[in-house]
Amino acid sequence: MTNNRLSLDFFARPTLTVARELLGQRLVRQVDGQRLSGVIVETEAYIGPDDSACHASKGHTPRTTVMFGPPGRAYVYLIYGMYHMLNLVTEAEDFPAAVLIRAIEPLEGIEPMQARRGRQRGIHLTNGPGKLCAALAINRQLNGQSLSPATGLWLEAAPPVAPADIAAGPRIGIDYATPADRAALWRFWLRGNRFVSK
DNA sequence: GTAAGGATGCGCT
DNA sequence: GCGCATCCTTACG
Repeated sequence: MTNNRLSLDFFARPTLTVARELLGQRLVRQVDGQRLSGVIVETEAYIGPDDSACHASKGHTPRTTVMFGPPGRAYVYLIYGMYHMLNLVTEAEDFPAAVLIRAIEPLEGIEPMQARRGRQRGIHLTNGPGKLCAALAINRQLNGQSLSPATGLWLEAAPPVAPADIAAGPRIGIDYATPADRAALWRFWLRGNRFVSK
């Protein structure tokens, strides 16, 4: 079923709104004839040229081109030489912003996810941005691709999450950013969900 | 269960 | 060359 797929217009809105509303939505990956999916339980917003934590604050470079492009595309890059990060581009074209998907709760295809994650099981399968990319076979081939069944990566709508179930806090791993940007409460998660990263 | 440290490659200065 | 929007292994309770 893909008729409840999130439209690309969903992403053409303020990044903080998108980051909050992505919580509870279903991330779907079709790869190797398998359907893998999970509920998004943790996100972070990276917003524009004035956000010193945002890669695009260093300017329009080959690496950050995707964030300057139209919304509803995947921005995937490698960090620490080993781990992929999945971001979804937001806001209008030419305004560089994205939401990092930090954790999901697996729903479908748990066996294939475990196969890609070595012997890891339970919450360790997808409770971190690098982990979920490994479990869902997300790599730089998806960088710049639209979210669509045609690319094998898309989102499906789920019932909205109650605002009281959403928690906010500072973003992770951005010590190089300015104090104000480090203090911004731009990380969101589902309160009490076991799959939220530590 | 927690804590510490090493791994690793790409984009950019 | 340097610095990352991290994770895993190894130790020790």
